[in-house]
Order: sequence, then structure tokens, then C-alpha cells
Amino acid sequence: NKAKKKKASATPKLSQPAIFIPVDRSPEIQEARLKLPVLAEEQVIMEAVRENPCVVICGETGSGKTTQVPQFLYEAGYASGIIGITEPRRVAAVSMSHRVAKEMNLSTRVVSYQIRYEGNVTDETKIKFMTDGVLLKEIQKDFLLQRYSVIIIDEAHERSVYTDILIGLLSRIVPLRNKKGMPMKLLVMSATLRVEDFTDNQKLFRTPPPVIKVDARQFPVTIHFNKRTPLEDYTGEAFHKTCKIHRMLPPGGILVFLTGQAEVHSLCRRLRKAFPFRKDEEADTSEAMRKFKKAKQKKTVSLPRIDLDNYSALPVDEGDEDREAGIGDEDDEGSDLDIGDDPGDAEEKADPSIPLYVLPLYSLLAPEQQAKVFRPSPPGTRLCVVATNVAETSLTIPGIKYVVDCGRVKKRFYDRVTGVSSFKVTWTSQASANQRAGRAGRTEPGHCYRLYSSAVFGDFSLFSEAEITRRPVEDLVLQMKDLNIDKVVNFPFPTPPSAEALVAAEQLLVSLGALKEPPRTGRVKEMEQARLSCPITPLGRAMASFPVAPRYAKMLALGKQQDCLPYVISVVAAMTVREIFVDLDRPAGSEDESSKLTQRRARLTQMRRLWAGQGASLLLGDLMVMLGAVGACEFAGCTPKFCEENGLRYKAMVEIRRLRGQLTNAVNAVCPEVGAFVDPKMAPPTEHQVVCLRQIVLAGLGDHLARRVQAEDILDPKWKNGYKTPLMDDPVFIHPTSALFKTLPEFVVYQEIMETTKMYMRGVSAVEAEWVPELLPQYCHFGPPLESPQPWFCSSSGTVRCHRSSTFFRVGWQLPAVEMEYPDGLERYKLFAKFVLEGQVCPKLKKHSSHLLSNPSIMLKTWARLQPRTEAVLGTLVSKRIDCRDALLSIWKTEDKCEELMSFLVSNHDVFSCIFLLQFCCLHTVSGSLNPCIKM
DNA sequence: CTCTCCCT
Repeated sequence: NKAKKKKASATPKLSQPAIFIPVDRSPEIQEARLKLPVLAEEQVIMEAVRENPCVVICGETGSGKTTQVPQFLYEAGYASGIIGITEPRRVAAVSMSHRVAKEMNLSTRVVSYQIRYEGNVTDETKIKFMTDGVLLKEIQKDFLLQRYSVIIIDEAHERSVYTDILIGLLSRIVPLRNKKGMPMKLLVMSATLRVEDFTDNQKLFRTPPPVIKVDARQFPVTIHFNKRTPLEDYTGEAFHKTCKIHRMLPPGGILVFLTGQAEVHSLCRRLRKAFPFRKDEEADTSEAMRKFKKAKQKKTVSLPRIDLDNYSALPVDEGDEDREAGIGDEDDEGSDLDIGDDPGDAEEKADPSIPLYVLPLYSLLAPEQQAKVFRPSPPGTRLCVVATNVAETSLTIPGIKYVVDCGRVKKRFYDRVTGVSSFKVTWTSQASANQRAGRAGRTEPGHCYRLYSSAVFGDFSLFSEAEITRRPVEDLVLQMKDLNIDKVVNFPFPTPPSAEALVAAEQLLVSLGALKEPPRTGRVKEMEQARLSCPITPLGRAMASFPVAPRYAKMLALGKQQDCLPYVISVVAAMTVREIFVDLDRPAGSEDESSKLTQRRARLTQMRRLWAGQGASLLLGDLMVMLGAVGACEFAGCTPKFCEENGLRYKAMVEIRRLRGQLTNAVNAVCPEVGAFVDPKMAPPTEHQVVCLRQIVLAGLGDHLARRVQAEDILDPKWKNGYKTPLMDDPVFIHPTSALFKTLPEFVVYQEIMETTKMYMRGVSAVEAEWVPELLPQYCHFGPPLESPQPWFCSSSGTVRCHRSSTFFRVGWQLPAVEMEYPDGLERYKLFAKFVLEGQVCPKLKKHSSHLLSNPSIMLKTWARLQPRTEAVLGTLVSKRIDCRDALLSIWKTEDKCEELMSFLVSNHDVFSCIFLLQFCCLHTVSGSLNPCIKM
């Protein structure tokens, strides 16, 4: 066949014998793939791969690179090991593996996939699609990736954090493998030509890898810019533009890009009102079809028939096309066709003669709702999808001919200092806008209407920033430390995160006990270096093996206490999965919908209250609500029906279920003796367990502690019901939907702070003040030991203990005095000496204490006022570092004769001395063992 | 007393 002939005619390099692994493709597949632009570049690509360890391939969607390049490599004999391809999304990994298996006529045992919770990889697997996070985890187990012969990083232009880190790691792994005689190839595939971050980065690749450009098979998309750019009401503008397209232009789906759920729903409502197609939007399709058929019998629907594509080949001067098509905003006055510009007129009036099938699309939308956009729209209607960014990369909608682009995105912002998150709508990038436009040319030539001027477009940044520069990096730093990359600053990031972000990450990990604390003394420069190169601790290794954020990993590490593990796992899983409750706070489209929504809202509020419980369990707050929801949902079998009835997002609950399984395995792997398992009929935690859970949560969220501002301290009314946090000057609040909104506990920990109309804490849980110095000593300052209660000897630990007052770092909140070991220093030796003489350390000595020459409390006198014999006792203890029972015992054990101690005891003719002497005699002559003497 | 893009 053609493909094989083509290969046979090529002349391979003499030095490398050509190896062709035959592939038996069906004629249809063969024909289809020959149309893909990437096939024309097969020789160029394979030659570059032969001669370079790393190669960059640029080709936009439609080039076929994702499906074909792995096949080229397989056929050229590169599957001695596995050919691994990473994707940033699960769906892509799964669907690509199925497609390539089908194209190659091979079983999924050979062309397989692996994503977070599932996979079909076998011993025979030769081509493996996986999500980027999966490969990163594999590097933890085998740094050289010895089972792979090739790694392909796909969609590298998206610059997901895992992709960036993988490229950094592979830039070192590939040369290492080649040095060890186990050659490996790296291919980086990008949809845009912005690859300088990879190619012109000396830290990454010392010799820049070759870049191969591949054309994309796309239909032409004509871009129409607005003359004016509405700064406020871009949804209104989107509405008008969509109406015009629908009224005036030939058939073809419309895809509108907006920024958020609320906007999407509001535009859907307006469009449905303007072009009603059926009354009940919620009705299922079969019913809709029946209604539609009825309607169809009454009147025939006609759409305008102007062929716009006739113009698309011409060089387009802005607005020219629009003028002819009659839909532009850029035309001179009056040249618009018969559509008025007033929002209030015809557009807003219902026009059922040209029905529009309007569908919302966003990530959190239930999958069955999402699926509607892939089905053909009812006959006689035009499809109009109002979407967020999901439609830009994740989901491709068939049959789109018109794209309306508002030019904005909603992005998450993190305040680097305070950690506060917020969502802001900003201009998108040129690359993004072009990607959106491209969605109109998948099946035929299309048009993209940009609701902003070409000048504004020119001011867009060329590309969006790499994600790694826009978010906290503690999870990434922990993963890297686990790979023994201690100096994370020196890592060859394609784009490095800010130094501040790295320092913050390292500090948090030290506070959690995942990294060793850097030395506090030494030269300033060295100390600064040390702060950015703390090595990982054993706890850190365990935490790194848990696939959740470090704060949550700490909770899992503590979870085995008091039989809390199943609860900790459930809470951590629920906190990790976003939005477990459905969003019911959207305005309703009809009265019917409105009453339904009100009903569901009421039900959800009622269930949240039920799940939060009362008394002890209520104090776990929002985390108790999550735990209750997970428990109840699992008890009911995690059915879509139960979720629907109780306001839970089914997809989220399924994710939690899988995550619970994964976390349970991870905990068992680190600590097999706990024998954790997932119990579908998990009983609610006892009151005692709830207290324990709250303490575990506090230990993980220590840097997220907030304290209520007491009524008497409020000077400014803005602080009413407000909480103070260590890092912020302004108050933060408990969200009205929180279980603790009415309780307002004095101390709370929170999952995160989100700034909306106010600074709101999410995922709030109450903690007791006395736990803070106990569980978070790393965040506390301690005062001198209190005189009352007096320091005492703790016979179970064998140490001197005391109470100390404490304050929380930075803010200096007074916390309750806490019991703890007496601080290191001379005072501790004095106290220990006193307790020895009193017979508290070794009770057998007690009967002699009344015969001592001085009262044991004399040991507490200042150094200068001690008598020589007491000074000698103290001096010996200090020189031998004996300030607790264990130290005393080990000295007795190790220093055979204890000459020093003995000599002063004898010379002092003290009764006390005799006792010691007796002890020694007893030790060495009678029993020969230490234990009988000191047993309590 | 409310209102959140996307991904591991």
C-alpha cells in the first residue's frame, strides 16, 4: 500500500539500518491518515529523532501529530521499550489510546492508557498514553524511566505544571540514559510556535533541540473585529451578535465564549427567550422531539441562505465582509441591514419562527448535560453553545461554523504574601483567541466574531503565562525533594516560579515537618542558601507518597491515631475534590424552574444542617458536612439519584470514592499495620473521634488559623463578625453557607480564603485555643516557665516539665499556658538535681532524703550561693548532660566506674553520697543489672 | 448573609 511504498523509496542513513515494524491498517484508516499534514513530515521527523536526543514538533490541532507521531516511532523500531505519551487531561489520554489502537489494528493490550484511577496497561504494552501527573509519579519509582524508550510530551504549549516539571526532569534523564548506554528519545509537541522557553533555555538543553513545524489541516476562519470594544457589557454584546448571526447567516452551529457559569446561564436564558424553541427547557429530548414535531407540522422554518464562505478566500479588510453580510458593527452608520441596534427592540421580543437550540457548557455541568452538545440539534433548529474555556481545549463541539469571542477569561489569582485566592476576569491572550477562532473551522470554513477591536487584540499578550508562575508550589517542591532534588532553585524549569513562591513553599514544608529545619546560625548568605535547600525528612517521604496537597498529606500521616484514619481519608478526599455541592444559586428561567430550584435549595440547606450535626460534631464545621455527605452518599450506594435528591454533584462524589480508595492504598503502603480499608457503611465518628479529627485538621492547617475579633475590640464596624489572620490586616469572614456561620467560634482553621464581595474563609473548622501551642509549637512563641504551677518531675517520661505561656506568631495572640518539657538550660539541671535528691527520679532513694545535710530545694539557689557539695552535684550533672532520667540511666550504664561521680560523692561524706555509692554497689555487685534499682 | 476558569 501507499504508506509502505513511500517508506521503501526513502533512503535511510547508512549508519543506521532501517527497521520497519509492519502495521496492518485497514484501507479506510490508511486513506484517512494520508490526508493528515503530519504524514508529509514523517521522514523529516524521524530523521531528526534519529540524530537528536530531543526534538520539538510544532503543529496546531488538526495536524494529526498526537495520533501519528507515536505510530511513526513504533514503525521505525523505537518500541524496544515503551513509547510513552503524556497528555494534560484524562479524557485525552483515554480517547487517544483507543483511537491509535484502532488505527494500528492492535489490541488495547499493546496500545494502552494509564490515568489517575485506572488503566489497561499490560506486559505487552508498547504505546502508552497517560496523564502527565502519572509519569511524574513513575519517575519517583524509577528515576531513569528504564521501561521507556521514548517519551512524548504532548500539548506542551499549555504549560501545565506537570508538563513543565517533566520537561525539566527529562532534560537530565535523557543524557543520563544515553551515557549509560540505554538510549532514550524525548519529543516535545506544541500547538504553537512559542517554544523558546524550551529551545533557547541553556539551563534546559545545552544544544537547542531542532524544531519541526507541521501544517494543520484546518478550514479557513475569517476573523471579524468589532470597531468598538464594550468594556462593561460584553455579555450584552455577545447577545446582540449571536442574535444577528442567527437571523442573518446561513446554517451552522454558533459557539459563544464567555467567562463563567453565571454569565453562561444568563445568556442562555436571554437567547432562549428571544428564539423560543420549546417551553420546557428541562424536558428530556424525547419529549422535546414530540413537541417539536407538533410545532413543525404547523409551520416550516426557514433560515437565510447567504453563502459567506465565498468571501473567506479574499484578503479581508476589517469590516468589509461584515458590510456585505450585513452583520458587522464596524460599518458606517446605516449600512447595517434591517436590524436595529437598540437592545430593547426586536431582539428582545420572542421570535419562535427561527428556533435556536441553546445549550450551556462549562466544566462543572453534569456530564449528561455536557453530552447534549455532541448530539445533533433537533431538526430545523440551529445549535448555539454558550461555553466557558472548556470549549477552548478540553471539549470539541462538532458542526461549529461561527464563534463569538468576548475576548476575556476568568482566571484564578493568588496573593503571594497572604495566599488569598480570587477570580478575576482579564483579557485573554492572542494564542487563546486564535485557538477559540479555530473552533469555527473544524468541519467547514467558518467565521469568528471578536467583540473587541483589532487594536485591543494587538495589545493582548502573545501567550498566556505558564501555570507554574501563577500558583503556590509547595506540592511540586515536595515532589522534587522526594526525587532528592534539594536545591529546587537550581532546577531547570522552562519558566521558573518566583523566588518568593519557592521560599514560601519551603517554609510551609519545614513547618509541616516534611523538610529538615535549616540552621539558624551561621553566615547570612549560607543561611539563605540553606533555607532553599532543606533536605526531606522521613515524614516528608511518607507525605510525598500521598497524592494530595502537603497540608492534607500531613493529616493523612497523623490519621492512624484513635481509629480516625477512615474519617481523615474521607475528609481529605472531599477537600481535594472541588465543588461537591451543586450550584443552585442561579436565577431561574421559568416559574416552574424557580420553584424547583427553591425546593432543591431548601433540601440542600436542610441536609447540610443534618450532616453538620450538633454539639461536638458541629465544631468540625464544614469538614463535618463533607464527611456527613460522603458517609450518607456511600451508605446509599453513591447513586446518581441520591446525589440529585440531596444537592450533591454526582461526578464529585464518584471522584471522592475513587480518591478514598487510592488514599487508603497509599496509607497502607506506608504503614501496613494500620490495615485501612474503605467501608461503604462507615459509621459516623464518635464525639471523641470528632475531637481527634479537629486536632488532626489543625495540625495540617496550622498556617490557616484565624481568630475572631472580640466585640469589645471592634473599633471599625467593618470588623463585625470578622476574623483576624496572622498575614492580613483586613478581616476575613465565615461564609454564610458555612456550618459555623452562626456559631462564630473563637478560633477556626480554614481550607482557603477566597475574595469575592468580601474575604471569605472556605472549609471552616473550629479549634480549641489550648490545642494551638500543643499541636503547633512551630508557630508559637513561649514565655519563661511559670512559677505557678511549679515545675514538676514527670515520672512517666522521666523529664522535668512545666507550664509556659504562649503567643501565636506574628500576631501575638495570647494562648493558654501549656504544659511542656522544661526548656533546655541550667535551670533544668537544677530542678532535675532537686528531684533526684527528693527521690522522685528513683523512688528507692526517697527514704534517704530526710537524712540529707541540706534540703533538696537548695539546688534551686543561684550558682553563687550553692555550697561546694551541692555545686559539685550540679557541676557533674551539667558536665555529663544529665537533665532527665534517661540521661542518668545511660551514664550509669556506660560509665563503668563513674569515677568522677564516685570520687566527689565519697569526698563529701554526705548521706546522699552514700546513697549513690550504695546504688553503685548494688548495681555492680548484687544484681548486675540496672533495672531493679530504678524500676518505678 | 452569598455568587468560582481549567487541570493533576
